Amino acid sequence: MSRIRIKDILKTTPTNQTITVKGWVRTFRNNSFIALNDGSTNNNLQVVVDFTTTPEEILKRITTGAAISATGILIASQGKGQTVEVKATSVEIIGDSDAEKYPLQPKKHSLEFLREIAHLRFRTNTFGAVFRVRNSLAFAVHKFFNEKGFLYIHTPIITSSDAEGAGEMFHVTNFDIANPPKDENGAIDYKQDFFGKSVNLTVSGQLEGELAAMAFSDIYTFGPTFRAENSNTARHLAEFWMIEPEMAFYELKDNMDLAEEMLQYVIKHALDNNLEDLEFLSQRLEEEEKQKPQNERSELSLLDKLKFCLENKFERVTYTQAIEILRESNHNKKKKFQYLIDKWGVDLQSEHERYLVEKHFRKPVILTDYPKEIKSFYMRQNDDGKTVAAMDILFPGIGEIVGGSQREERLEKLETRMNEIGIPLEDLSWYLDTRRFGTCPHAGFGLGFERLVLFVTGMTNIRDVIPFPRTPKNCEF
RNA sequence: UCCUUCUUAGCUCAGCUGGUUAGAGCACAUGACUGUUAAUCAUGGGGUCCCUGGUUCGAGCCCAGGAGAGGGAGCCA
Repeated sequence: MSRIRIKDILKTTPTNQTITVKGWVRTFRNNSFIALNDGSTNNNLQVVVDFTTTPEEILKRITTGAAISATGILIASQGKGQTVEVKATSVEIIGDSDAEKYPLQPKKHSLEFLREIAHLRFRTNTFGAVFRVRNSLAFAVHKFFNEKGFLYIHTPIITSSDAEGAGEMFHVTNFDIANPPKDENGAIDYKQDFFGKSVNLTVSGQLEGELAAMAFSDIYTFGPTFRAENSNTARHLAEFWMIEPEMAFYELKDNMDLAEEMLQYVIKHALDNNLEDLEFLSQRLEEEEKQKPQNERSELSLLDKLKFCLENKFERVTYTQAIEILRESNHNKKKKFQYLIDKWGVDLQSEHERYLVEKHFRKPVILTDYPKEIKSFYMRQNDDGKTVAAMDILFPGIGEIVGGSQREERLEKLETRMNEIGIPLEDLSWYLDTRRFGTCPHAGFGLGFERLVLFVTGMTNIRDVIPFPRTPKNCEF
């Protein structure tokens, strides 16, 4: 007899059919009631065993965490709390779980503790929900771009390109690091290394993505990226997944339209397909916020916040307008900002972004046209000579979730800017070739996937939305 | 990397002004009960008080250094 997944069983009308279920025991109450979970849904299936006829040695092995197979009759539940249950005729222990040593208990654990046992935290309600939503969002990303006719391109993980300046890179080498070969000057001789040169893990697939966009028109990458920054925050990982679309013949506004449409599409997909999990996470968040003082609690529940994002256009303002709003704000005048806004040209701090999103506009905000000094070399220079065609999307509670721009397609302008900043042209000659041969206006953006998952699940630490987080001083599993 | 708070049983935490044998709830074990919903009741076992050094007659508590974690900041996605 084949196994039926619990998600499907719970939707079935009981007609006394005999079924077999397999899963892991969450709790075993009263020597009779097994709460069984197989990860297909957050809801458990109640399996009722008759302890008067079930052998004692089987009953003793039905412990929290054990894998079991149960065969029995699906009936309408005789107790409250569930609609159907399985009246077991036989229970088989597939894998024992020593109750004394199994770390998960049928009670609340701290997220910090569960992070230490990340290999087992999938078996909790919270992480079950989080990773089902994560899966759903990843699928929705591919679905969205596929429906739009975008080509999914795999940009390299190991790269010799280090000119992007997005952050510290992880070095990749095959050398015995205690004794690397040296050249005549005593420097490490990378000519003898595996790739014959010094290489790193990628910090972004954007530059390679641009190359592909200059042939396929509309492409995206969705893969892991790596930053060796020693940043210890709830929003940063050393290894994270990034979605980077790149579109030929797109200008800044097209870029913003696409990013907004995509975010709304994937959020809607999660609401349509993972409502139970999101309801659970929404409730979880409410419980958690009850511990906070009234003024720190969010006004909207998680579900309402997600729906709000679907029903409202994102606010679009230029950097210059944003500076004006911040400078004129009571917050600034009363010197409540740690960094006061005084002049045009300063970079916005998290507190300013949060003020714009959470206090002033109270919705997602797209900030555009930043001063060129605080943005990357490849961003297209505006006619005012001061700003570039950049756009950042700021989300409540998350901050920057998307960073993008229209790219500089004019060869001379790009070369001049690279010279100003001190990026050797020869290092990126392959990149500049796209501007030499059939250049065209194009644009793209990067979306931190984990930050998206943070927003949709309402979790507050990025380490809790990726299965096995890599952060400074931590690379377990 | 900086600021700040924390680290006591498997988990969540209490531990007074530095004073004898370090506590509770949950979990676990044993027994009772048997339509439970984190079942309930009784009994029991369980400790490198993060590490190293110092002060003191005496340190879980005070001091110095280190490690790890949380929150905030910077950098960013």
